[in-house]
Amino acid sequence: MTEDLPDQTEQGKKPRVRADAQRNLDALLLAAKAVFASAGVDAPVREIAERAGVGVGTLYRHFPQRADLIKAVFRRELDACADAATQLAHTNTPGDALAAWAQRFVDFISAKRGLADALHSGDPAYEALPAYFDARLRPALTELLSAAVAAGDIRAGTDPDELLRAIARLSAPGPDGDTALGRRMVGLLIDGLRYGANAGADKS
Amino acid sequence: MTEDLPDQTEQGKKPRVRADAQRNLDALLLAAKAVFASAGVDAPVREIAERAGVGVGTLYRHFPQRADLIKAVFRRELDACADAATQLAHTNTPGDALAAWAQRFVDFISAKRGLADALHSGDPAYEALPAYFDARLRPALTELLSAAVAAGDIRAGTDPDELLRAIARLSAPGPDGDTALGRRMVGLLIDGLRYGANAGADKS
DNA sequence: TGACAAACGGAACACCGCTCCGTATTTAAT
DNA sequence: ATTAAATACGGAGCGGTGTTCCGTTTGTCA
Repeated sequence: MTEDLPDQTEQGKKPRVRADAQRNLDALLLAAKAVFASAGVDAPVREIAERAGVGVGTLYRHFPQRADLIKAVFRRELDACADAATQLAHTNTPGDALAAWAQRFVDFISAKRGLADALHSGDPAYEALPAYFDARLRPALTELLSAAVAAGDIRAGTDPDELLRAIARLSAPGPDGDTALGRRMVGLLIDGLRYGANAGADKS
Repeated sequence: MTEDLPDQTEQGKKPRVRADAQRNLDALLLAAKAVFASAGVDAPVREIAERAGVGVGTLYRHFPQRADLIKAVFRRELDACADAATQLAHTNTPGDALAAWAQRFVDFISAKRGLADALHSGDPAYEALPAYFDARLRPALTELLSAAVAAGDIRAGTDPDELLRAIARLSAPGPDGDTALGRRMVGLLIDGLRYGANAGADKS
């Protein structure tokens, strides 16, 4: 159900792709990344096309749905964030690794203004997006989580998916782009996991 | 800075208000409430006007800004939620009262699909809305919070405003209208406050 | 080199929030 | 009851979206 977006960022197996098409596709991804970061995911399509030096028709040729463009832009950064989890696991105690990655995730979301809102905002075009996010990030968080539980750093019985969503929501920066609030609240959430870690782990 | 919307729902002190104007205002509030509940706060203005049996001009006469209509619709429910805080404080221990009210707040937000997103979504038209929410809800939460701190149920040093925002974000129901997730995550957040309650209450 | 398929670009369409102003309705004075 | 003024109404219209369509241009391959 995650649909097909095989590898739009690199040239696929078929050499049939015309050179200008590939060039424009890259330009679009680059422009979209910049525009999204500055104006949010709701930025006008025309602005992205203009910045990429192409017409809107070209944009829609490559990304039939607006959400397709957003998907493509965030895939790579998503991967980077997921990879950070395994790295943090190597350089921290389980509990701290979890806390550190949560903070890292705040940064990731904060840089994508408006994305979190779009994700949970009813628009069916965006519905596939959180699923992909989860699919990519769940393994990373699951590992951190189970390791921390095994070490007795946090309580057991927390669904990684749910925790992921919760962190994502708390991470959204305020209108002034403030990330400190998100950091504090996510920290608080993680502390919630630490509350009664070893004591009542078996019960509830 | 909360502007003037003295009592748009009832007929004001001045009998100068024309009968048809009052009638249309009521119809608009009624229609808006229904449309917001079913289609979210981003529902088209024309749809609300049509359902109320008036023209869009009439709608904008009564509510110059789209946000004004939203404000008017949610004011009363806001008050009810704020009042619940003081009531819960009478029938629970401080810590439990806080937790219970947080859950009650989840219900409140869940019933207003899309509102939380709009609140934190950059649109300057909605910027006044969270301020009003805070102004109404902060006293309630502050009381619950300080009482719980005084009783040693939770840690000290948490800003009511920030906690309020965090709860609001976690409360947003999923695309399927599921509120259980929000409940769990808010509960987790409150447990975060309980983590190390008495131990380091004096420091930081 | 030439011809064809593929991609391009932007005008055009449908829909949005919001404004403006001629028309209809209510109110108040006579 | 009549009439005049004030007030509210309604919807056409404006500027801005996302998206589609198609004549034109460009790359590719024989």
